[in-house]
Amino acid sequence: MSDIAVVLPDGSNLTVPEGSTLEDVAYEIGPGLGRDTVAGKIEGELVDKAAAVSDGDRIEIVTDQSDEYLDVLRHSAAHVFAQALLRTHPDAQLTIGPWTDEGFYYDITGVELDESDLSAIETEMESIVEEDYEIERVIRSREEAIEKYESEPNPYKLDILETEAADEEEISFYVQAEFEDLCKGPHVASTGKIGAFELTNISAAFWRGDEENDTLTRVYGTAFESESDLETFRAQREEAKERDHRKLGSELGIFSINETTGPGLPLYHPHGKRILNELSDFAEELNLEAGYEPVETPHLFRTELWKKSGHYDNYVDDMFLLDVNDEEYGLKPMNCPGHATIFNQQSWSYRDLPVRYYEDGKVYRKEQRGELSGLSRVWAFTIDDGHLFCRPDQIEQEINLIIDNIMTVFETFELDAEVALATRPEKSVGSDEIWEQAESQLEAVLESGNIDYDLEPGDGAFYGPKIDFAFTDALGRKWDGPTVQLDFNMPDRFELTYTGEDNEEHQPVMIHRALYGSYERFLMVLIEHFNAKFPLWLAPEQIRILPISDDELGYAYRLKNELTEKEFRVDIEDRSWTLGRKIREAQDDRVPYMLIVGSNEAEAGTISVRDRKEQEQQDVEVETFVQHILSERTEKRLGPDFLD
RNA sequence: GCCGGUGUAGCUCAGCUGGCAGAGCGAAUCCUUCGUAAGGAUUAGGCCGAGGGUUCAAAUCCCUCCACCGGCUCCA
Repeated sequence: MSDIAVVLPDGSNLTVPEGSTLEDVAYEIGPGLGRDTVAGKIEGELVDKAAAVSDGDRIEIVTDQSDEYLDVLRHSAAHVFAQALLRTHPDAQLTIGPWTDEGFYYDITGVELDESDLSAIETEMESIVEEDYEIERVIRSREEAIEKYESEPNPYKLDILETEAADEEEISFYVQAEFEDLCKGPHVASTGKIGAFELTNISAAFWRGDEENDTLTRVYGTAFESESDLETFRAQREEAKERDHRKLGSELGIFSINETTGPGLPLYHPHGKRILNELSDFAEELNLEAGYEPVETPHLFRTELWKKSGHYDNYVDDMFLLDVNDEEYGLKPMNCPGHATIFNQQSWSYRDLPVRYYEDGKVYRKEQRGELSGLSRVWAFTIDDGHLFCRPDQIEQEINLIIDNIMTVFETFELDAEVALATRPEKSVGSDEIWEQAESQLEAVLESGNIDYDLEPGDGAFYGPKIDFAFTDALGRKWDGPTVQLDFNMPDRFELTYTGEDNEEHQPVMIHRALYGSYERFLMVLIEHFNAKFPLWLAPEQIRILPISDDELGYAYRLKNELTEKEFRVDIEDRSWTLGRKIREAQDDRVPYMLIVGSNEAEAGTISVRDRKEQEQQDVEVETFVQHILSERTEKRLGPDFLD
């Protein structure tokens, strides 16, 4: 038998006999590792330790010390769930049950389940874990497998055999006690390895994610090696719930969504509008510096425009249409056609380009009802929308400028960025040449900026490639963020031109970009990221003055005037509460700075400063404090840091 | 849009197999003028999401809508 070579994670080659499995490879490396092997990875894909390796494969061994071990464990937990389910609900049919980032799920059918059923299933799972059944990989022939699922019958498993496993003659099953499941693995050695688990949720899913297919019941759960890991998970979930922007948004007077005024149509309260204004000013500052010209377009256009732009053909289902004197109008779902129309009102020289327009443009998209949720999915939202028109040779420089600004935004809020380059999809417009040029320019920008990015082949828009940015917030959650999109379609449809050096007409490239994405979604991310403890410059109420008694009200008002003159947002707590109560309320309202003034301060002309981080200092000169917060605000520091 | 769940006071929630709509917080008024995370008393607040039905009687049972929540699919 001849030998083959596999590539280990450190880059070295290991020679093993042909036909070796991952487990064999592990024993080859060392007997300890061999014994500890749970699963492995071949070319990055998590597989059973019994998987055969081929010449040149990059492989990894997974033990209970590996990051991937948790995925394996959760996959097994899904099986334990399925086993318990079949014990308590013998009529249930299994479909698929993979692991996820958060845990696992199993899609099932044939039973009616609601949340009250879960605890009984959990109890059964407990005993399966306690019994510590060995989990065995069993190979059956294709015929055997088909026969099994034809007799049950289980059309979903048959479907899997005919699609994913179509080329396999040896079908792997995993067996624990009386339970067996068609599954490619991998799994832990026995059910007892699952230290802690919980069924978290029950919902619905479509078979293979297609709404044309059957609706299945999906049970979500999670599993960990230890009870303490599960406790940590629960604590994080609680924390996320506490930070929910819908809860904080109404508690703190930021926004509300009212049943009478309509779904997906947020109403911004004064505190919300203050935050939006600050965000808008910040974007404007960056945009003006980058050479953008503010423009403004109405919320409503004749559908003639939407026919010209292509939205009427491709997007009409998501548009709000109105009949006005027998003429059809549509609320704008995007700002680009308006901006393209402005560009087209005059003739341009190659010297004029790039032309950059931007607008905080409110758009309306009639999304599916079931999608609406807080500020993350709404019908009416505002994009800090910029469109620029440039020559093909300017793409790289322009994209660089945009990315700089987007990165400034991420840095200002201390959000981490994840970047993806989405390339040409199957259905697209524009020549091969221009696509190749555009994609390579985007790539060059990312490479030269030393930006880590994922490639998402075929994920671009039909009119051009794009760079997508995602925010990772303080709790490690990922949110869709701004995008930069090249567009070869709109210039064509609007017959945009400029006169080149050669005195010929040329077509400019259009770039769509936003720094925040939409204000709605960005505000949501900020509320949850900061737990509504906004940096001073963003905080809707920056300072609250707490007089000890009514005797200090006069001094409090003089202080307030002084700070208001410097354009700080200041309130006085003048209710007849105890100081403790006033502090508690200010703390709950997440006000960055509290100024406590009693008779001592009023006489000395000083203040006691307390911040929401529970730091405190007495006898502070007002001027010292003002100088500090001026710089804290200007520099957009996260703070409050006067007392640090 | 699809599946499941939930709608009771401004907020958080009790209210069982039908029989007089409740609590805490908040609000208002009064007392208290207070030194670092909730001072006290009193009062007001509800077409029980909307419409229809069953019943002597419906917050409670049934039907249809609407909204919200958790997912699926889609997206900023």
